[in-house]
Amino acid sequence: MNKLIEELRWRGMLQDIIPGTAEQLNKEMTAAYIGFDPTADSLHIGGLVQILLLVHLQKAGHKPLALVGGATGMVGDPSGKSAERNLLSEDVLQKNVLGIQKQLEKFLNFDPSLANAAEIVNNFDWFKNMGFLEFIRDTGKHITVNYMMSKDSVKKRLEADNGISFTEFTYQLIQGYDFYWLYNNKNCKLQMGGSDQWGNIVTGTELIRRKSAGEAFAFTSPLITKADGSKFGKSETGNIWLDPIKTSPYQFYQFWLNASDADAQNWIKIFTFLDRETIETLVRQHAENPSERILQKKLAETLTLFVHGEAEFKKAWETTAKLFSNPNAAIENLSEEDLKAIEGIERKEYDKQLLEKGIEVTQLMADTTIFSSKGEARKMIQNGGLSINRKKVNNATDTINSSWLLHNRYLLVQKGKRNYYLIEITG
RNA sequence: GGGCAGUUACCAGAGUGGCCAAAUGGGGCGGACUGUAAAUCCGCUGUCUUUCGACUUCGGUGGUUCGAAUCCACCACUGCCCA
Repeated sequence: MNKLIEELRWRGMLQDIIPGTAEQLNKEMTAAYIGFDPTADSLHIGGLVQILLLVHLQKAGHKPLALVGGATGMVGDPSGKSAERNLLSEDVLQKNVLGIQKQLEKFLNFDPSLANAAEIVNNFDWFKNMGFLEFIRDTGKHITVNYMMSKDSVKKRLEADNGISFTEFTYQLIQGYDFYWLYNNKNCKLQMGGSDQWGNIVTGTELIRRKSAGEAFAFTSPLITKADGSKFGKSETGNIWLDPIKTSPYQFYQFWLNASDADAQNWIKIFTFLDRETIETLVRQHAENPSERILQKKLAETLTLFVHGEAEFKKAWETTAKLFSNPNAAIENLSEEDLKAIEGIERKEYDKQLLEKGIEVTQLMADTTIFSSKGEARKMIQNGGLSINRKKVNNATDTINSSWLLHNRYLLVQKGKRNYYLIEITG
């Protein structure tokens, strides 16, 4: 079972580890937990790494606990934040907890007949009835402020202009208590998380040591980086979410497909379960013929399947094929069926009458909200960044009318090279 | 409490009465090249607008002036030094 640590290390998923962790995993089936912050009603791909850690853990025969932070979410984790956060209202929090819970259920095996069945826990359950005095006497007493202040996340904020509130300062104690509670009630001896959680995690092991004289373990995964230094997990349109409503499976697929070679090589180890040999072969094949983008395609396929399932992957793949496999082909090659079935790209509607009269491109672009104003559409056209039906629009004053329509109903708009919109005529 | 320095667009940072919607760099977006990469080169980047132009911005408020990011007064915040 020590294999797990070895495996994660090879995949580049291991950052810090408390000595003895591997031995513990060798010794017995171990329950381990990761906390998820309910800052939104869906996780984004950053959280995928934590999910995958749990899946790896379960595959290795251990018991995964996914904690949704109903309580910690009320306080706000200062880690990695340069400024105090706004508190979420209880309704929003509740909604977020449920949303995340539902997503987690898709990825882990909860079959109760398994000894290592996954479980979801919510720390609100053990905090809701705890009194303030109880907490500071029983828990706060064990950890010195000096210790808490020496944590990076706190230190940074103490040095920064806007300071840190008592609330956020307390965060690590709350999370530390989670670990302590799970240790005593769920026999959970291991906590995992992103490397930014190291400080919080260690406070937990410390609490377990002092309060229960117990030994607990931990390891973290490194922050996912991009070779060019930009932030992982964002696209032009924002965060990449796991929720298909927020980020369509097509957009999700596209995100991974657009990974750079350097990134794809690292990510395929982290985000897929392909074994070492398979990945090494893929990397070799990719190097031989990089323009095939074997790694990116495999990565995108594997992940879309994992997160959205077979049917959605197929649609995403088909839409991609239609739009990109032959981008210079005559637009007429796309049948009405093709256009109707294109999924995942943004669809807009436009009134038939208005189009029949003829309308200036910029006006059309602003009306359909593809651009926020005529001025912006004009700038984009002047930069050569707008195509309609695969033909570049050269003139901002061009007029569009019904003769442009594909199959009498559609206009295929491209903003830049890869942002597609489909305008459908109504009325 | 006293002294000094500062607050400029997404960020960093120049500008010290008109030539300022405000240099430069970064970031973002687009184009060329390519592989829907990377690197490189080019363009755009306050808002609206068909060029013209109009409007809103340089911590806040009020003032001086034909004219203020720029000068004055007060206020707020930040940093450094002395108590």
